Amino acid sequence: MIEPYLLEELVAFSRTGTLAKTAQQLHVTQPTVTRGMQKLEDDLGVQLFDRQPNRITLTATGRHAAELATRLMAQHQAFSTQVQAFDHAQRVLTITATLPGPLLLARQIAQHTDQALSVTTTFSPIDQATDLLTTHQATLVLTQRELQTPTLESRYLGREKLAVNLDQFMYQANQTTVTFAELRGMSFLVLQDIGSWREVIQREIPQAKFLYQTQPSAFREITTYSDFPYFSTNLSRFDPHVATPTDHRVRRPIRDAAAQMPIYASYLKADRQRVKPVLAALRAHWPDD
Amino acid sequence: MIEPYLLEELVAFSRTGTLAKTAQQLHVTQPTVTRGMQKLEDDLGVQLFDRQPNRITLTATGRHAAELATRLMAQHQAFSTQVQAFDHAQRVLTITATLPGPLLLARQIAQHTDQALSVTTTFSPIDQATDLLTTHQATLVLTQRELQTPTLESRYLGREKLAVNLDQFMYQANQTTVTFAELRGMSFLVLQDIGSWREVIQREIPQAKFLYQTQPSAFREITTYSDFPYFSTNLSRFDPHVATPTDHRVRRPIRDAAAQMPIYASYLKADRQRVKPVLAALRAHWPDD
DNA sequence: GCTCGTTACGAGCTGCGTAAGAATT
DNA sequence: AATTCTTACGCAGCTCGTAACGAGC
Repeated sequence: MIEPYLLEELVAFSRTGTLAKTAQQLHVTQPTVTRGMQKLEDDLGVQLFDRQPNRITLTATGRHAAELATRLMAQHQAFSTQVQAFDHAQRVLTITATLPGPLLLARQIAQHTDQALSVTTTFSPIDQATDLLTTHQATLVLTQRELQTPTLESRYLGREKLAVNLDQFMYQANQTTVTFAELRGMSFLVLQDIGSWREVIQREIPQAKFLYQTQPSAFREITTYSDFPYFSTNLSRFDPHVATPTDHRVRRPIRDAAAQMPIYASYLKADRQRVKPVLAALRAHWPDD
Repeated sequence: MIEPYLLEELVAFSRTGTLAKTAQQLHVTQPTVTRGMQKLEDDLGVQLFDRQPNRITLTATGRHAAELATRLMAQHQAFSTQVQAFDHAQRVLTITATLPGPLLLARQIAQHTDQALSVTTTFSPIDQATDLLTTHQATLVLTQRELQTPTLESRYLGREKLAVNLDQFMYQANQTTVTFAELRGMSFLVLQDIGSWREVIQREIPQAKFLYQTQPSAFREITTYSDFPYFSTNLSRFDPHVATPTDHRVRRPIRDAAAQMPIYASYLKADRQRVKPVLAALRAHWPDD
């Protein structure tokens, strides 16, 4: 059985190209690396290096071994973190999402639940959701699509519905709902991290300008002292950073189909029983408007 | 970084259930395993075991860790063998197949080639072909189907064509070719290891009996001293074990479409240049009949 | 009384750093 | 002269086995 430290040295060498730099990178001395690579060749019974008095390079086999070792070391590292993640998941149920809105609702219900619930501070791309669950980094992922694999399942929770907050004197405010088309050409204040909603508004509203704000505090400041319209959803009300106490705007739901996003809860089938009460709570507190 | 010997102990324990049996299986003493599992828990910073004075069992985390460790150790082991296989493949070009016929032809051309060619003695199931190539256990796999992946490609070589060898006085022998339907209800001597041909004849010939022979010597003996029909192909002529010097049977090709099998050579795209002359030789020596 | 798990102690292995040397640029 | 790789030597750390002990069936 090959010792991991030898594989690490091989991987490091394949990147640095010399034993000296490898040693430096691994915080050991050159003789250590020399002996290590000799031992690795000996253990494998294979020539990995071409040696000249002053220069050492990988053979084709050596390059291949380094490639395999890189992957193996990554998995080796993943072992520890996954075990720790699993252990942690035994005690606290971690919720994350691929959109910020559902995360806010989750944070809300976490406060009213006695169970050990943890809600992540940020959301992840949808294509990482499966990985988050299988590696036990999250027990519950709130997604805009169903995830179906042999070990995963998804349940529908509700819809996140987009609305726009318009100055009350704008003519578009003279109706109970608006359409994307009616917002054409306007300038909006938008928070940077709104997930898929960003693609939606950019795609659906023609010739609009979006004034993206990285800091929630800046967003709140500018909304308060300007008349720019901004977006909100039935879930964003739970955001403590964006709540604007004195707002002389009116909230107008957008009635396009693209302004509604179904939200699913995805989890490991093995965790079905554990997440059940959480799903019930999420559905119970889902705002209807 | 977790030491492999600790993971091995964990894997062994998950199978045996006690430290004593684990120690016995690994040829070490009980205290070694005790300390090992303590160190593993310490290194991971996670409780893997429930301990009672006289009994130790895995926690849920422990079971999960053992599961992950099992997979990791398998990959760890695969590392050495794959590096050695790659190194070996640098020097000798190994040919294998998913059918015995092409293997015989390959063995034939290997004798007439100066290059370092090795031909395996047995063939493998088609679903292992991709694995054999990517792990460098074989450089060339002769298959009855094309294999298409980002790293693999296949080239058509020729057809293996089934024929039946009938006693010259049988009425079916009074024609240049026969059909599967005409062989209905007969009894055939068949070698055990004929790959996919077995499914073909069982499916295509109604109510036939197949007298499967494990030993080629028995097959030869019985064919010589009996009148049972047996099968051959345009490639099986290269089989030294089956050649029957005094055969009072006549060879009749089967003209059904199912009696012809296209044969492809599959290999890593990276090996394209290396296999090129071998493919040329295989096509050049492919028998036409 | 037998089996199982844990702890203590000493021995042996092995991987490391230091030091020195040889070859190349 | 500076850099790179290799070899030799002694030490430190770690894993192992032996021995002894405690707890349960």
